[in-house]
Amino acid sequence: MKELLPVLRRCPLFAEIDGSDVGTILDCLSAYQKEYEKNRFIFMAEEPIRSVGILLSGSVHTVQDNFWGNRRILSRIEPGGLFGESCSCGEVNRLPFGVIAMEKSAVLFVDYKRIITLCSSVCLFHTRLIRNMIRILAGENIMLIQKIEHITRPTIREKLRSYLSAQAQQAGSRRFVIPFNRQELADYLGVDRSAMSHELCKMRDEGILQFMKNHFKLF
Amino acid sequence: MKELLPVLRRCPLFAEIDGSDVGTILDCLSAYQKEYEKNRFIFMAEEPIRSVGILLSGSVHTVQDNFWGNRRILSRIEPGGLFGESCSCGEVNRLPFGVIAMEKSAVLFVDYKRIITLCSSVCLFHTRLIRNMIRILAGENIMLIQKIEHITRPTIREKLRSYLSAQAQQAGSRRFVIPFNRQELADYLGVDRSAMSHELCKMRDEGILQFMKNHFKLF
DNA sequence: CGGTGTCGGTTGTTTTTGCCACCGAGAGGA
DNA sequence: TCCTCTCGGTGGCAAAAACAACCGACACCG
Repeated sequence: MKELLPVLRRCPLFAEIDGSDVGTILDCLSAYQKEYEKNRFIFMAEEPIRSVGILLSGSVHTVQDNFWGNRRILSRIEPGGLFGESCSCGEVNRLPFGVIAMEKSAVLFVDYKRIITLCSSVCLFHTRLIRNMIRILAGENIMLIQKIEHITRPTIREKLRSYLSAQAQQAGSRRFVIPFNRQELADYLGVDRSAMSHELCKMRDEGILQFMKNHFKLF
Repeated sequence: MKELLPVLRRCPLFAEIDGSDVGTILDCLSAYQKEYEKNRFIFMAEEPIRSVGILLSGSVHTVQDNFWGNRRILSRIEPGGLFGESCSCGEVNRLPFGVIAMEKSAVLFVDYKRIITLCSSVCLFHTRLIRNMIRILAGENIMLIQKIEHITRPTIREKLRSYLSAQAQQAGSRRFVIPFNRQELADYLGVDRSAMSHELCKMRDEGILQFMKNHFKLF
């Protein structure tokens, strides 16, 4: 359990909670850990959901696949991030997306009901947990709104500009690394990969930006 | 204040709170009421936000306008619905969208800090309020994900199918009324109105659906 | 070394969409 | 009644995107 602490301290669910108390809380939430290989589904779409996942290591995508093999990427989650919480906390019991490991990943599952329910014991941390959960959900909301802002732009070029600007702003620099390869970025923005690649190169030729693999620089 | 009760009892923020206690809570949240004429902005985009709005009557849209006059509609809010809560509860202090009254509307503003902070007095309702807020935020999340599901469909036809199916499911019937006119629906789905109108009529001619104004029937 | 797989860029064709302009129906007001 | 405004459908045209196919670079592996 000790090796969990560094990442859990970065997890917004445990913000402002002393590291020494985390163990107690995890017991209280009946937490358990599990490993997933690359390309394994952690949650399948439409699955009835019963717990919240906290990513400990690796990376996962929330995705919507159709049976033609097309994939749409809803969001990417890095270590410390949560998934499944919007369904757990809402009254929705069927996940409207799947969660898939993009590389070998470790996940900590916690019982969501125990997060949002003040337990009868003296576990006072719930108050903090609940407030943290509100921040997480609100932050998720903002992220989704920002994503909608990207994908509703009329042209691929503007979608790219919107997305890349946001990335630059987030990195606090004109130079940054995006967490997607081309196919994934296309799936995230909901466009065709080759058309996007084409547009990206045109923008480079016009001197708007430079890139090498997922390293970008805006001008 | 009495005339507020019927709508506030339907407001998810006050779910499972006794009607007779609502008055006390509103005092505690330093609530105040305000009226807006049609097409008036309640919140402007980029405005620093300080309170949560509860729609008492009328209807409002959350929108993103650009300076060419194009509008994208993020969501529509009906009486009992909240707006601005994702920003208030997150650490984001600038609204990434505007909120505009679509008709003469009445709004109750409450101080969000007082919702998520347990006050030192004996006001025990905060626990309930906070849990309700979690549900609201999670529900909002699901709604946004569903919206993304609609707008990332490859063609206008599929966007329409996705949206209309969801409406039918929500109404629990093949016959339903949508809350948008054509221009608004196009702005909501992020497509061109005339192209959408065209597609809609083609679908009608193919016998997939029928409509009259905003009354739809699917087959 | 050859085989295989992934990734990203390129090209060409076809479909879809956005854009613009117009028109008719219906509502509302003077 | 006439005027005006809004709303929704239609048609043409040009731009954009999807689709599909191909290619080279590179890494990995036996």
